[in-house]
Amino acid sequence: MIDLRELRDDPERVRASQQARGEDPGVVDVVLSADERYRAALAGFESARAEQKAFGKKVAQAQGEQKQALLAEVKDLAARVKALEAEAGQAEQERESALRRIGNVVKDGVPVGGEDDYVVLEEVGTPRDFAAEGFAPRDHLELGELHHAIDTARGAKVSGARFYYLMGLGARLEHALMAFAQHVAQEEGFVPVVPPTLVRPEAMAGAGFLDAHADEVYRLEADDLYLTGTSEVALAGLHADEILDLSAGSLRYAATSTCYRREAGSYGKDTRGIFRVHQFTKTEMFVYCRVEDAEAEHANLLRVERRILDALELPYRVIDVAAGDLGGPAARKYDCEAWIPTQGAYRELTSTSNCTTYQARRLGTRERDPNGSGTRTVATLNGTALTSTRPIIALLENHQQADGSVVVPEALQPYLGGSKVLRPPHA
RNA sequence: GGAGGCGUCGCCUAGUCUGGUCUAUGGCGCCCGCCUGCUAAGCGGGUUUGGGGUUUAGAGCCCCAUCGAGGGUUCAAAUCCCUCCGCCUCCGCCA
Repeated sequence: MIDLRELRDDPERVRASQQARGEDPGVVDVVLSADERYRAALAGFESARAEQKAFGKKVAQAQGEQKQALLAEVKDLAARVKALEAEAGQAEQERESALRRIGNVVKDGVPVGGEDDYVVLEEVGTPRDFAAEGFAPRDHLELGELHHAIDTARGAKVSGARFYYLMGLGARLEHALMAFAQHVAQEEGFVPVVPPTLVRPEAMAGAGFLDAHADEVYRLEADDLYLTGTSEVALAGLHADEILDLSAGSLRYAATSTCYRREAGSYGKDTRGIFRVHQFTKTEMFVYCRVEDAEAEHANLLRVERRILDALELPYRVIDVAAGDLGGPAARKYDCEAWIPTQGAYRELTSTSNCTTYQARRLGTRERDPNGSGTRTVATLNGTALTSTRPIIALLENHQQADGSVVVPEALQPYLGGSKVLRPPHA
């Protein structure tokens, strides 16, 4: 949720942001008119209420007949107070629901437009030329089956499409990647976390996952709980309704958890293998900081993500995601996309968003205002350290050899029992 | 799953039975000031959060809400009733 005060002070900026996102700038005016009605009604309610309270004191002191007379007199005042309160409440609700429909105000410099209007900030490494090496690369599923590492057929038998078993090497790779990601995150000062993956509606809504992409989320009807698609949700909720002390610096967490996504509306997209699945594992970084530190923290998250991808020796590029593809809570987002040889394309592996005060405002996460009295909303940011499935794809495909074996990047070797090369069982 | 108890402005706590004098008591902690070789003690003041109004803005001042959350009863609710959430104790069950 954006700051109502900022919207009142500079509605044009919010309209421009909505425009850049390709969303309706008219909501801004819906908020403004509801806000005006709210304030008018509130003033009426408050003065009536003050009158009623003063009356209450007189009633308390009065006796007998005099008291009865006062009671008769104040009765319709009570009714008026009730009506005015309801009126203010309704206007407030209209204001809030319109306000919630507005995405975070995008940062200056964010590319305008939709999914394809990203700007490439940097390309790192060079994709291998398999033709020059004299063999055609196998895709990740072929390699996974060769190594008895990935079983999508049995995943479908047991759970349905987009489920899979990781076995043997596949399972070891997932564990290795998560352990590596946690080690790096801890070295970088992130507190390791094992979060809940079932959360209440307030946590899900607070993190911003029930707005545009509500149908992406698994819901447990019987218990009114949601399965989280990322530990960002639990980490954002961690400090809900708290006043944080950030005087010693930002709070940085790294949580590893299973993630669940319905992938609704992606039928026919990335159906082969484990590129787009309903369940995977992810180590997610999350930062609480002062607003003025948010951009530096964002740069830091990107740096850590790049450190990890560099260590995995994958060719990748960094893109500045366009406004229309940001998602509601983010004011800016960088994606790191790894080269997938058999797709001949860069695909998203990790992603980091600066949500400024958008999530924290809704979740009630504040700090003492260092510039004066009172409290103010903190900023939150998130970034993927690593997931399980897509990095496995990227590693298998990019580091494969003609005989189907896979070279292990040095940084990952300690997590795989020191193996330098992974060989298929019967090769 | 069953039975019972509890939730008050950082922490502890009075108030709830018997609705109005609660503008929520007191202590601790913290902040400011006074006093003082230094420190401590002592003395005085301040110390929930959100919103509205006033204001160029801030400070200040005025007002409203806030006693776990939401509803209800009432002229009036921390106090009575209902629902929900959380914590604790006991019983049952169970990795």
